[in-house]
This record gives sequence, C-alpha cells and structure tokens, in this order.
Amino acid sequence: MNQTDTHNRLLDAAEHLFAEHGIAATSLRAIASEAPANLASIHYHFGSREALVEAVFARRLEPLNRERRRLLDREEAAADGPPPVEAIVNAFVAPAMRLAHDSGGGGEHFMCLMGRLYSEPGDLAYKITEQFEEVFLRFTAALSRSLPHLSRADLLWRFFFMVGSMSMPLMGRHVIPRRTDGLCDPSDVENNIKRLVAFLAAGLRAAAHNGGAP
Amino acid sequence: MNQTDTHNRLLDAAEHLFAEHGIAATSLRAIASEAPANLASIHYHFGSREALVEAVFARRLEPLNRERRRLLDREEAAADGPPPVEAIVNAFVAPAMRLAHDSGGGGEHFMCLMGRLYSEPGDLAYKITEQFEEVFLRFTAALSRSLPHLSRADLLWRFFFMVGSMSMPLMGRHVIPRRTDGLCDPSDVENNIKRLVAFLAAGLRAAAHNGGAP
DNA sequence: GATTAATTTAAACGGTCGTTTAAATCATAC
DNA sequence: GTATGATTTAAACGACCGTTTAAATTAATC
Repeated sequence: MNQTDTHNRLLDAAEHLFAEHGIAATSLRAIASEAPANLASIHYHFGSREALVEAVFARRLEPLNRERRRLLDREEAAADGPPPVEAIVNAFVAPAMRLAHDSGGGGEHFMCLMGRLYSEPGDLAYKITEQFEEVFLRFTAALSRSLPHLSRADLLWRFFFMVGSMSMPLMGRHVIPRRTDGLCDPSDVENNIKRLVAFLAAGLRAAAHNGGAP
Repeated sequence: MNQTDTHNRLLDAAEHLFAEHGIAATSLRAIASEAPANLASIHYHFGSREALVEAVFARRLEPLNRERRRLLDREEAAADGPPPVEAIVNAFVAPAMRLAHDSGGGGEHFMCLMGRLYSEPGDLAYKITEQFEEVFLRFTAALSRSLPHLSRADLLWRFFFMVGSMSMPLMGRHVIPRRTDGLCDPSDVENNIKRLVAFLAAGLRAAAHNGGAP
C-alpha cells in the first residue's frame, strides 16, 4: 500500500457512510473501521474531521462541474444562436445523473450525499455551493438567452426548481422504488435523464405567472 | 404552567433546532436549554429521543395533509370532470408553502425540517413518508385523471419531481437569497406558489419523452 | 545496512452524548 | 392542612466523540 492508498480508502469510506447515514451522524471511528485504517490516520492525512468532509466533496465536484461545462460548451458551439432549452438542461442534469450510478468511477454514493448537502449543519452547504459558482453563472446565463421572456427572479427560481427535481432520483434511491412498487427505478439512468429533460424544459419554457415582465 | 406547556415548549424548541442544525446534530441538552426545560423532562414527556423526533413530525403533518385533501376535495367538487392540473398542483403545494411561513401557527421552521427529512439517518424518512400514503394516492390519482397521456411510471416520476421542486423554496431559506443577492425571496410565499404552479403544471403536461405509451 | 523521513499504530485526553435514578417541588382534592 | 399524584429537578452513569501524543513500523536514500 503506497501513500495514496489509505488516503483514498478513507475518502471512499467517508463518502459511503456520509451518504448512508448523514455527515453529522457518521463518526471518524466508523470511517476508520470501514476503510479500514487507524483512527489517527484520518488526522494524519486530512488534519481534521471538517477537512475530511470538504475533501470528500472536492474530489467529485471538480470533475462533475467540468463535464457540465464541457457539454454546455459543445451545445453552444453547435447551435446557431442560443441552444435549445433541452440541450442546456441535459448538459446540467446528465453528468450528475450518470455520476450517481457510475460504479466504476466510484461516484455511486456521492450524488446521494450531494442531495443531503442542504440538510447538513453549519455553513457547509454555503461553502460547498461556492464550488458551483461558475457553473451557476454559466447555466443561468445560457438559460437566460434561451428564455428571454422570463424575469431574472423567475429564471433563477426555475433554476432552483430544476436542481430540486434532479435531486429526487439522486436522493430517493431507496424510498422511491419502495413507494412505487419498483415502477420508478432510479438506476434507469438514461431514461430518467430524458424524463427530467422533458419535464424541466417544459416547465422552464412556461409563461411566467404574472405575464413575465422582463 | 400547566402540563402541556413544557410539552409544547419542548416540541417547539426541538422543531426549531432540528430545522436549524439537523436532527442528528441536535442534542437533547440543547433542546432543553432552548425550551427552557430540564433535560430529564424530555424523557418524562416523550420517553426517548426518537419518540420526540416522531412527535415533532406528527404534530404538523396531520393538519398539513388534511388541508391538502380539503383543497383537492374542493377542486374536484367544483370541476366538471377532472380539475385542471394547476388546481391539483396548487392544492398540493400551497398548504406546505403557507405552513412554512406561518409564524402564527408556528410552522415556520417545520417545512425546512421536512426538506431535511430525506437526509436523515436510518428509517426515519420511510417511517414519516408513511404518513403521506393517503395524500400520495389521492394526488397521483387526480393527476392521472387530468394527464391521461402519461404512463404510470412517467406520472409517478413527475410527482416526485414536483416534490423536489417544492422543497427548494422550503429548504433553501438561507442559501437561496444569499446566492441571488436577495432577488429570490423564499418568504414571498404567494408569488412563489404561483411560480411553482406555473412551472410544475407545464412540466407535468409536457409530452412524455418516449411519446408516452399509456 | 545505517539513516532519515513517511506512515501507521495503540493509548489516552477531556468533553458531550442519551438515559436513569431518586429526591424535591408543584397542583389538586379531600 | 394534609395526603396523593403529577411534574420538575440535580446528579450521576457508562458510552462514544474528535483530537493529541509518542512510540512502532514501513519505505526510501545514501
């Protein structure tokens, strides 16, 4: 085992347990036990519990958001003028949905953890959402060009609605199949992406409730 | 102070702190301190920490879901045939959004806590969602009648997308205003209900991605 | 193979946790 | 006012927490 072995095993174990039980409810001892590694090695590699939490997020977020930007780049280059709403939504949604079930890349637990993010104590959520700043700006700008009939507030609200919709197949991996007798299958990734895109594009395109003063 | 005083103060304090810091991260000592009440009185009134958590949810969920059913009853009685999608969505969304900012009724913190529900450890989420069984059945049935072009799986998925969208203004009370320079205001309840209804009705009505075999 | 640095380990620290106990206080009816 | 039951209180219990320390082990360099 070289240096990075324990380091990565700790990240994997933390990611898994954070997603399963929540961040606050997961102890460093449980992480060390699952890794497996010694309790003190966590502080050796990361310095503190909080730094470990941030490392778990940082490992996945950068590639995820890079892929989102890459897809949006491609759509904006291909389109003559603003890309269709479906293409923008797909560029935002598809990378997250695929990462959520990419057992090879190891992100299978991460997106479930992402869904939990807003529920975690303290300033963690705000701190992590800072890593979305660039993606947030790029996608809201792209949507704004494709949906000029929306006021800025309406556009931003609908962006958040999109994030909320997407979080359901990511977070509800256990509850949704149980509540639907297996009819809704969160692991049916490509079909769920299409479902989300169809639903969200129509919602985003809807007339604003007040007539949509720009 | 009669008997129910301490009982309710404990529920209020627990609700507030659970919403603020998460359930797992809130200690009984913090609840007792905020109430204010003695630490042991929690066990006297509720028996255990877990029983207190369930009591916090039970106090709000029954009236909330009763109001949802009442609004749906009204729409179904008023309409000739299936009610419009907007009316069904409104009956589902509006009671939750109003409860979330009903400082008089005291539910101001509860809906934020509801948003956290799926993120909490253990079987709590599934246990609580059992209280939604009737509402879930009634609203999916009503939507199904108004949206006959959707397969059952598509309809159920879109119902979950609706829940996810709604959770954003409920949960993001701190993050969303900060991220939008105050342009998106979660306390602007009635306008946000209209925003949600417009967005969701359009998404629900969209053609299914596969052409929508029924 | 000795020296040095990197990593892992066992043990302990003080602090907080949920829970329990038993005594003290309060309200109520006689 | 006294007896009775309901409620509140202070104190303690063992368990687990994140963190630190210092020694033991491993890997790398000469």
